[in-house]
Amino acid sequence: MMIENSPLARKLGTFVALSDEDLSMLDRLHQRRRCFVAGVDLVHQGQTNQSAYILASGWVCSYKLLPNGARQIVDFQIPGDFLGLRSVLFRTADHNIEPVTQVEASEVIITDLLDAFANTPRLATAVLWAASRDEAMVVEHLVGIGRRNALERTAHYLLEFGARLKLVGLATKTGYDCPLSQYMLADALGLSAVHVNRVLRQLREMGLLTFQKGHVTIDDFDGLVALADFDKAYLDHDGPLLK
Amino acid sequence: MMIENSPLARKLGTFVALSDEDLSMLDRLHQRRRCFVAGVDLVHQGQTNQSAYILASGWVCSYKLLPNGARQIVDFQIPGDFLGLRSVLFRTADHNIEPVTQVEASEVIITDLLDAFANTPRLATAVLWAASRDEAMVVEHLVGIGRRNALERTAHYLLEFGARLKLVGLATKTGYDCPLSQYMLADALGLSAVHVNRVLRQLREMGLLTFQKGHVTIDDFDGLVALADFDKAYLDHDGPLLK
DNA sequence: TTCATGGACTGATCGACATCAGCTTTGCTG
DNA sequence: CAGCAAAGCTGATGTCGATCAGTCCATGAA
Repeated sequence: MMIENSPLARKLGTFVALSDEDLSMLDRLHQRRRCFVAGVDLVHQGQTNQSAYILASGWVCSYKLLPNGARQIVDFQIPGDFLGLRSVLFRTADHNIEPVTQVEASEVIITDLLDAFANTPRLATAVLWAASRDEAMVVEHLVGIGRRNALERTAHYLLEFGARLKLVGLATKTGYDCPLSQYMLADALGLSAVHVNRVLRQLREMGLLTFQKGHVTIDDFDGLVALADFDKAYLDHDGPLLK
Repeated sequence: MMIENSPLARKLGTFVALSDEDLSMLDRLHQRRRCFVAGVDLVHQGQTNQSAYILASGWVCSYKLLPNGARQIVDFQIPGDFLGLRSVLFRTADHNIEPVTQVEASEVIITDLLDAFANTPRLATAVLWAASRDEAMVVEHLVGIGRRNALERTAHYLLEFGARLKLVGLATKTGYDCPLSQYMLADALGLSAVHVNRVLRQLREMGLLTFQKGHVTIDDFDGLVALADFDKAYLDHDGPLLK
C-alpha cells in the first residue's frame, strides 16, 4: 500500500519522523474519500456542523465576503492540507470554502482525529506543527498585505506556493502548476485583477518569474527571494526536525 | 481565593461552563508570575526555546519587522490571552513580542498545559476554543487590511477591542481604556500615523467614536457596527455555548 | 460558421493614502 | 517652572494602485 505517498504523510514526514504505526493511523483517517467540482461552495459563512477534510488532490480557497461585494481570499489549500478544522471547533463556519479545481478530499470524523491524537502522540505533534505552520502563513500573508507593495507581495506569495508545493512533491526548483486565475490572485493579494496583471508582467520583464497558462516558472529564484524578503527557512527543511 | 476572577477564567467561562476542578487546574497554571516593563522586547524573531505566558494585566503586541524598516503589528494581547504558544510549538519565534504597558504574566510550563489537557478535557476544549477565536481574529484583521478602507478598518478594529475587553470585564457598552498610541494603531492597521490621526478625527466628527487620552468612548455603537460591518455574534455571547 | 463567455491584457484617469515638513500640546524631569 | 521628548495634529504635495472602458484571444455551445 502506498500510504507514505499521500500528500499529508509526505508533508508531516518532513516535520516529524513517522513510524509505521503513525502512517497506518494516518491511513485510517483517509477512509471516506469524496469529490467536489470546481466553483461550487463546499462550505459557506454561517453554516453549522460542518465536517473537516484532508485534501488529497486539487486546490481549494477559503475566503470572506464583505457587504460591499468585495472578497478577500484568506488562504488556498493544496494537497496535504486540512480543511475547515476551525469551523468544526467553532461549530459554525466564519468563512466560505470553494474548490478552485476539481477536488478529492477525505472526510475526517472528529472523534477519529482525537483518537489518533490520544494513541499516536508523535502524529499529534506533527499535526499541531502543521496547524501552527498554517497559522504562521496567514500571519505572513497579513504582513504582506499590510506592509509590502504589490510587487513584493506578489513575489512573496508565489514563492510561498513553491515552498508549500515542494513539501508534497508538486513543485521543483524551477516551477509548479498553478490553477489560479489573475482574479483569484487579486482577491488573495488585496489588489485589483488589472493591477495583478501589470505586476505579473513586470515580474516577467524583470526576468524573475513567469505566470502563464496555469504554470509558474521561477526564472531567478535568488532574485525573487531578495525582492520579496522571503525567509527560505520558514517553510522548508532538509529533514525531520524531530527524529 | 479569587480564582474565578482571573481574566482567563472569566473569558473561558463564557465559552464553556467550568467546574471547580477546571478552575483550580487553571489556577495551577498561574504559579510563576512575572513582570515586564513597557517597550522592552519580550521575545524577538529567531529566538529559540521561548516559554509561553498567560497575560494577567497590561497590553502586549506581536509584530514583524521588514527589511525596509516597516513594521506590521499582527495582534495585540490583552489580559486573559495566551502569549507565544505558537513559538513554543515551532521552537523558534517567527515574530517579536513587546509589552505596550507594564505587564504581569504567568509563565506556562508546557508540560503543565499538556497535563491540564489530559486531565480536564472540558478545560482543553475551552482553551482550543480560545485559540480558534484568536486565529479567527487574525483572519478578520487580514480581511480588513485587504479589503476595507481606512475608516471602516479602524472602526472595526476598535469595536473588536471593545468586544474582547468586555469578555474580561475591562470594557462597558460605552467604552474602554486603550493604551495604544496612534503610531501603534497605524502599524496594526497598515496605515501611516498621519492618516490614522485623520481617520480618528473623522470618526469623532461623525459622532461615532472618540479616541483620546488613552480612552475610547463609543458614541454611537449601532452607527459604528453599520459602518464597519461588524459581526456582533462572533466574539461575544450571552452565556457558555457548552453547558 | 457565428455567437457567447471568461480570462488575459492595456491605456487613461482618479482618488485614497503616503510622505514631508512643521506646529502644538502634554507630561515628565531636573 | 524651564526645558525637553513624545505624542498629537495639520497642510501641501506626491504616488501607488483602483476604476473605467475597452481590445484580443481562447474555448465551447448553437
